[in-house]
Amino acid sequence: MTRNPDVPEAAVTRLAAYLEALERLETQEVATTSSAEIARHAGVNAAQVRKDLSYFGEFGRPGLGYDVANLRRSLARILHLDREHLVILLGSGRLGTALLGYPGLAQRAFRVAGVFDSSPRVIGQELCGHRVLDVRNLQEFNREHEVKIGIICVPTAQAQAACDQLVAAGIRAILNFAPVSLRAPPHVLVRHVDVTRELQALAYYLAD
Amino acid sequence: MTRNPDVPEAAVTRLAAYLEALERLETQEVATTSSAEIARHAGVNAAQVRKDLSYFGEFGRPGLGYDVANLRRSLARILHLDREHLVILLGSGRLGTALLGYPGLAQRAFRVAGVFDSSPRVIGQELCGHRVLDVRNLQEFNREHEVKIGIICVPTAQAQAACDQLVAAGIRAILNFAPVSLRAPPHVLVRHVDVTRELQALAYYLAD
DNA sequence: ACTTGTGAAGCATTTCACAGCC
DNA sequence: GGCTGTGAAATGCTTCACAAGT
Repeated sequence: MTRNPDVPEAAVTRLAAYLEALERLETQEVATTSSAEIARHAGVNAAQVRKDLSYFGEFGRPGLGYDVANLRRSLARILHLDREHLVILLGSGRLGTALLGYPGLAQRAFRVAGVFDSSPRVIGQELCGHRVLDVRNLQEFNREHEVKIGIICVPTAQAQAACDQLVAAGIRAILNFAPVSLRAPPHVLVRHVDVTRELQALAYYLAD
Repeated sequence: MTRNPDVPEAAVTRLAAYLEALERLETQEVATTSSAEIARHAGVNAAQVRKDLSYFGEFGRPGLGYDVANLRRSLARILHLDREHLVILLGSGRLGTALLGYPGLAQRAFRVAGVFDSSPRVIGQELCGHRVLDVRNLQEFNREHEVKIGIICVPTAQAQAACDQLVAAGIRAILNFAPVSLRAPPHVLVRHVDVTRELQALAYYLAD
């Protein structure tokens, strides 16, 4: 899953957190900031912020700190958020619908190119401005659109099949919401967001 | 956030993944398994599985492996999933609704004790069998119910306030879906599930 | 005086490798 | 022969601490 072995994967994820912090600072019209302030916003150590940034270049000036707007732009560029990313949604149930309507996606330049499902009950229906398409047309669809990112919101039992279909359609990265570990070829990145797993971990620490 | 310093937090989260794997094996009527097989299901190293389990006891027998049903029960007990956990949902938007209707919660013995919102437009409405309550009644509600786990599904701008309200109501663990790092006292566990952060990390690895 | 960028130290986690048991 | 459980090695990540810059 890790591609650039020099940059810890955790550092990349934190970069997104720093970006959020910078956006907040920018709306508060803060022009200049420090690693300590970013760290406070992101809930990490200040040295961690500097180290993470150092993987990608030098963005600050000793004694002065960082220019908020500049650093925000730099981080956005590093994360490739300076251009739009198309995503394909697999599964139009409650979670898929929630994501479709989630403004956070568009705010970060992620645009849903297509919504797919396998159930005849929903195929063809309109959902948040998207016609739900038949998953059997996924490969054909993506020959034209060349979407790189797929999001799996199907029930557990169908998640691996959904993954295989995305891979066959040429997808390069998958965000999986189903509570199963997926098997995918090594050239396909898979990230797993598992609500139940998180809750179960919380429950562990709640011994009475 | 880590409470038992001897057990890595990542190990606890993986335990939940092993539990999923064991449940799948059990439905396939597999009686006995090995660390290698569990590892394959969970997408980790076999030594990792054995090491993780060793933090909590000895569950297998050399040369034979693990009894699936037994190990599943043991893991469920370790994660305190042998009893029901009440949760409070803050925010009845699309994401909150999706969670309310998500069968995975009930399957893992998490039961929604109450749904709260601050918008007069939704307070009092019925949602998946739950009446949406006024967040101003949260403390009073929890004096009676003593729920330990809160889930934040409110918009970013209100997330910190929601967190503060949960803390004031005596919540001990929070699962946060808003894309902000929350500040909470050290006795309150916070876990962060951030869809946009995950997508942004994926985008980083998708350089063309 | 204050803050960055970074080598080096410190700490944590993962993986190896094998003794011991089935 | 096969598999677990676990010290020890290897790896990876985070934090420290300070030289250098403003």
